[in-house]
Amino acid sequence: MADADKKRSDKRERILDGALKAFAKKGFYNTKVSEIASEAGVADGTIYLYFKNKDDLLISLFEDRMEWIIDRLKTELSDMEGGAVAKFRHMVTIHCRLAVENPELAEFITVELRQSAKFVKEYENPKFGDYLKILQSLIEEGQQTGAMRDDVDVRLVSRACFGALDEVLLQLTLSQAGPEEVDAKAAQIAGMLVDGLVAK
Amino acid sequence: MADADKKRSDKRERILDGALKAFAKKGFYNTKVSEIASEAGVADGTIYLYFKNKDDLLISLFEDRMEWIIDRLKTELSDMEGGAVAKFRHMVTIHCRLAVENPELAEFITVELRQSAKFVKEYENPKFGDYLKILQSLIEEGQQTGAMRDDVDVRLVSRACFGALDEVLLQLTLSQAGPEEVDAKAAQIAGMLVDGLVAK
Amino acid sequence: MADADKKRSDKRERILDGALKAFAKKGFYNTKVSEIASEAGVADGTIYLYFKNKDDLLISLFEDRMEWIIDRLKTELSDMEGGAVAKFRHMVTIHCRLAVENPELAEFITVELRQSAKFVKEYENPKFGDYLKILQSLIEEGQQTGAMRDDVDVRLVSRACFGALDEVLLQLTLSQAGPEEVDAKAAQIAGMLVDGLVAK
Amino acid sequence: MADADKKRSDKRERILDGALKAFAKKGFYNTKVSEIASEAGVADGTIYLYFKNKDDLLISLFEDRMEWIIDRLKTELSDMEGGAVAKFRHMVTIHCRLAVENPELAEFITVELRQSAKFVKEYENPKFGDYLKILQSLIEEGQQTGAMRDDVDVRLVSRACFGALDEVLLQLTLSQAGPEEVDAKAAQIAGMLVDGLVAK
DNA sequence: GATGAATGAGGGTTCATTCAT
DNA sequence: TATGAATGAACCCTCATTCAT
Repeated sequence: MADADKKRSDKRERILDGALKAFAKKGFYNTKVSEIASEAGVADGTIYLYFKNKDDLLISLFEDRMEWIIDRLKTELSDMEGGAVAKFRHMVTIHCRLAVENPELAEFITVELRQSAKFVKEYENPKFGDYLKILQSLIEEGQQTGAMRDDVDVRLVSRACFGALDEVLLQLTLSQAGPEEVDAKAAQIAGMLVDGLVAK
Repeated sequence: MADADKKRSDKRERILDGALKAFAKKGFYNTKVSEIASEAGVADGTIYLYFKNKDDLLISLFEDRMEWIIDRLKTELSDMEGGAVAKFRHMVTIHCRLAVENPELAEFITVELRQSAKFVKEYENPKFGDYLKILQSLIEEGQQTGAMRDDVDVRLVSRACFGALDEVLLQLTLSQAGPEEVDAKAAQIAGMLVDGLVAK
Repeated sequence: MADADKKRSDKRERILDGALKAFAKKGFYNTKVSEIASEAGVADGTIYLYFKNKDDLLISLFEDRMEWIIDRLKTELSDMEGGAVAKFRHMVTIHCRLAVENPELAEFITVELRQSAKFVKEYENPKFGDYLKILQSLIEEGQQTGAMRDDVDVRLVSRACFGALDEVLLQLTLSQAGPEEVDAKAAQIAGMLVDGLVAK
Repeated sequence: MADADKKRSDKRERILDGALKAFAKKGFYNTKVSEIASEAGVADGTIYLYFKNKDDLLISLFEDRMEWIIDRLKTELSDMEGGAVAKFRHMVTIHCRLAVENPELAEFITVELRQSAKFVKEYENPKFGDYLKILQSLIEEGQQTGAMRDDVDVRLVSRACFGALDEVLLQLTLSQAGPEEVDAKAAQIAGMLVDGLVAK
């Protein structure tokens, strides 16, 4: 029973992996279901035993991978000492490190998040909302502890921060930057967001 | 002769307008060429008198609209008094105002820029590069005049700024914010990018 | 396994049959793929599981049917007693009998061989070459045994003979001649080619 | 008035020339009307002032060129001394010389005569019938004067002869044979048709 | 008469999805 | 459960023909 479940979830995972690889390389609309199947080592029809259709596969992949990212982020942040600003800086680093640790996922997220998700009928993308909420809470925490300015709309600036991170992540991924370079650049971005561009 | 030229460029413009409307609403891959044609009030085949194929239409639309945006931006910035920081703040505002002044264009740019352009074979998107260069030069100017910190990589932070602006523009567009709200939010984002999130 | 193979080759054969019928009736360029599909009793898309495209279907049909014709011809000729002249006469008869035995194939070959094949990109039509070679060898054999004149270029006259046969086959097919008539006319043509038009 | 007529017929001729060139090179179905127009140096629409449609253009081209061929043939034959057999031999030569004298026309006739004409709705191709009649009359004359065997169906053997000539003409054209070679080969073919393949 | 931009029906091909095995 | 052959709706693009200038 547990064996059967495991087997099932293995195959599901293989399909998601195949889809991630394919979507990262060619994009959702340019990827054929049959390519995903062959990447996953299953038959075309098998995909429809695990997912309702191609859209559902995309959405499931988002959910699954965002959950993984969020879990990882929460763990790392909760293990951390320090105030909101330090945590914010660390979050920037973790975000950017995806370019090194899982470039395919990075490419998938940065490229597909907006467009595909937008046009896949009525999908709200709750996990992406969760990710934003983490950013928001950090900034709110900073405001409440007096570490961060409170004359800005938290939802607005958190989105702006996400946009900055997302764009930088895309560049880091495409340029295939190494770990040190990624950390260094993450630090610069964090510095800009925290302290601003003006000279002190 | 001039008449014929005008007519021709009018029709081309109508097709681009139709494509913009259609792409903004449904995305490149979900838009049929026939929908663009009907939106533009021309026959399907007419589109192929002005553009090589659907991809070329997308690329041409990018080129055309980015050029318009860049021209407008350059004019406004060159008319301006003040240093690099003031100009930077103004650029943020101009960027955000697109949400009000041309929401369809805003939606098109924010949503299609990354994905479609990425998977349309070998397109380098030079106009987008031009836009980034304006941001870069502003920051470089700020660094040279001592107004901005020079311990950051200009290319990196300019991209981060663009990411922030792009994401905010998308939100402003989708939320159908009014002109005052847009200006207010633009000011906040400019404030964050210039002075940072930390409390002073 | 053998079952699946059989099924597959059955369906391929059904498509070729449908194509033959359709091409014979309306010609290659006036036949829609969907007509072939409906003639074959398969879906449009199925055709593309067995053939690369419409051109490939045409070429495959040539190959397949010419091979069948050649095999049949070789068998009949090798079973035969008699010298090169007798064999040549028999070959003329076999060629003409196609008008009775398989009028669709006769129409297809006589009408499509030149044009379609010529303009289907870079197709060399090797099977047609094989057919010509049989004619050539017969004539060469006749020359070597002294039964046929050797003051003519074998390649040239074999082509001329083929042209004569081809044209006669077309007429016989279109006139829907019966078996006896076909044999009688074949004998006349053989007579002309062997003995010439002059009175003896 | 006569001037206007001349001008009109000049343009018509230019279009026919363009069509001949285009059809010879790419075949009827692969030739676009616009290609013919550009070859002829006229606008696309102009073609429809002179011909009902593309089919009509093809048919008119046949008529026109066959008429030219027939006129030429009749003149040459009527100027000739000698009996039916000599005339027949000469006709073979004249036919083959087309490969040198007008290769485009040769290619057009040999390739398009059967197929295109067959599928262009209900066209009877009367000029081609006229050409065959010349062959027929020669053979009939030969039979009546006792120079040719009369145990063969004239219509049948004339078609066979045409088939042989047509095929040989195609080969000569494609191989770009020179005038001497063409005459030599024509003589061989005439020899075969007149005296037969058997050794004497 | 001549033009050539515009038309739009038509067709080859793709590919997400189904279902018999 | 897994397969993969079969399906057929959908869509991009072509090109013969028209017609306003």
